[in-house]
Amino acid sequence: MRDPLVPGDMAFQPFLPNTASDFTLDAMLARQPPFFPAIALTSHGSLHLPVAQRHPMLDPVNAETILRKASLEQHNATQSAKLSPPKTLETEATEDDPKVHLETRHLWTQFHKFGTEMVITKSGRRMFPPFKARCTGLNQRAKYILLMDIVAADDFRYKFHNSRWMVSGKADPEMPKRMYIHPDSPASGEQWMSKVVNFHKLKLTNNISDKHGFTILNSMHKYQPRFHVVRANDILKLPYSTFRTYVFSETEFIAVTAYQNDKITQMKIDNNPFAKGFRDTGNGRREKKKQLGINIQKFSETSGDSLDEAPLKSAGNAKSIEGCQSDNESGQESKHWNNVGQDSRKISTTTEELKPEPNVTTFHDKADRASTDSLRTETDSEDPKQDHINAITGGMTRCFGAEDPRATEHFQPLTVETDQSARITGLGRNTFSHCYSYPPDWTRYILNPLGVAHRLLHNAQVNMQGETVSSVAATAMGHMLMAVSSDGVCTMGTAGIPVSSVQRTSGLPLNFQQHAMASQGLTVSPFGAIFPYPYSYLAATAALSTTASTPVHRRPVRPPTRFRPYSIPNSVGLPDNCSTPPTSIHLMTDRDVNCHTIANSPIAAPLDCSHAMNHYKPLYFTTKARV
DNA sequence: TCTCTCACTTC
DNA sequence: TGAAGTGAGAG
Repeated sequence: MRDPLVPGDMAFQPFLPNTASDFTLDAMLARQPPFFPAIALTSHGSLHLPVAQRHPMLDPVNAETILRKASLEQHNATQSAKLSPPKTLETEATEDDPKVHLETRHLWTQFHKFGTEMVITKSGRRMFPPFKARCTGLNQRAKYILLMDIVAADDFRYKFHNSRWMVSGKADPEMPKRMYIHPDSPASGEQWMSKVVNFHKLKLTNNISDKHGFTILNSMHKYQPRFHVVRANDILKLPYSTFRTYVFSETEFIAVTAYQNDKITQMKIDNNPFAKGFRDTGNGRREKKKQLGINIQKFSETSGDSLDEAPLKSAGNAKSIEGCQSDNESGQESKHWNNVGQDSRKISTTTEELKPEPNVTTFHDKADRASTDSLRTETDSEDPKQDHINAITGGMTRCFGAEDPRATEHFQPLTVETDQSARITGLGRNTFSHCYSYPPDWTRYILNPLGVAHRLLHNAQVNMQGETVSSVAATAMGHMLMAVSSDGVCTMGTAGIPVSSVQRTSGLPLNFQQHAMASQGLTVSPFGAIFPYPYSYLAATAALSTTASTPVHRRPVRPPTRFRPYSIPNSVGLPDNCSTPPTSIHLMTDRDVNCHTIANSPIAAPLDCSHAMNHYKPLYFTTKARV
């Protein structure tokens, strides 16, 4: 090994301090010796310095003084930094005050009254009503990423029976979770606030092998969309950023592969422009078919002649005739309309079309407004009890009296309320509370250049309401892995799995994460390994094996991986004071009231939920990742 | 209950 | 003009 102080040896990239900054400790320590190539050792072991290079710093006495001073200054600077809040995301996050308004609320409200059904197909379907939101209160200059995900609303499978949705059993294992990042992300607060944020490109599918980045759902299961606002200028920073999450209870829906409720079908047709062809306006196929059916029926009743001639005897609608002939469906139509004649609603519709048709959409819009106003009056009550009632009963579904004929059509998961365990563990929306706790610690991740998330501190112990739980399996949400599909859809994997045993004792929802690279059909385990989908379940199983106790009903091989976003700590009671979860959920009004509290410390910050009691509607919570 | 094709729509 | 988004309906 070289002697660092060999005179004249210039082979070590000489560093000769000259400017003041060169004499700081950092500058010196950054240079491994020898950094004074001109220094020579005297016979006494002291330094011999050429006169030309003498500098106050090079004087042994002065140097010691200077170094001591520099060290002291650096120490003071460090202490000062500890005392003052670091300029991190946590500090910056308090600078804005985002509020979100659901622009399409009136539509959602209208659908929700009958139990919103959302068609899912193998090739992916858009959501209707669309999820459109308007943001306010953002920092104009700061960059934000807006996201949306859809989580299971409860642990049940549903069936449509006797014109209403009923619980039919335990939920199927949850599909791989994906987070949809709005394609405009990241954008400045000014940009987001200048427009309505539309998530119309988000598609739903039941194809577990989907490679497009669509959101994968289980048919006949209830889901709740969630909207997230994240202040971050880079998607890679998402794991370390604060998530503000907004939940609008009226956007809850049941995924179906085929519509169950005729009213929902009709409302979709009436409101979705792409379904215009099925409207009773006289131009679409539905009109033609109905015309055809009626004419056929009339014709056969009156003449009993061949059905092929029926269209020719119709009301003279050339289009109708054309449609009939080209479709060559006379026989089918006759059969169809004779059958549906048993359906009073369809009879009514068919009868109406013979009259001058009012604008259906306008008619419903008026109805929307009326019902919406009615609901707003009832649900926006200033009475906290009203809020609580709404929360317990699933929002507006119980706003009508039992005598109200509409009540029979409402979206009522009948057995949920009586499920004691559900009430205890806070399953589903029926136990919505004004204050909600999430695990106080975020599992931390490093995103390596390959986009694989590695969790940091995965053995960290966190204290949750007096109980210590390992964060290995305790994660609020998985927002950790981003992937961009071939069509530009950004997704991140998030799969929540309740850790039942821990949850029961701590009263907090715990989740297990699964990270899906949608574009590649891969799922990344919480520990960074990449698996094909089947492995994602295996990984989840393994991770849960010591904690999960939820029985498997339908597919024993894959245990339920239900994420319970709405669990509350203490049964159905509403605490007067919420003791301070780092991550908290608040129920808000639809009046864009921001009720959240952001704490610097995810563990200890107090949270006063009392103000939120009067504001029920969208559910809103904040989660924070500390770096 | 699900999948596929069809005719129709919007953009 | 064609891609993409609709519900109907058959299987």
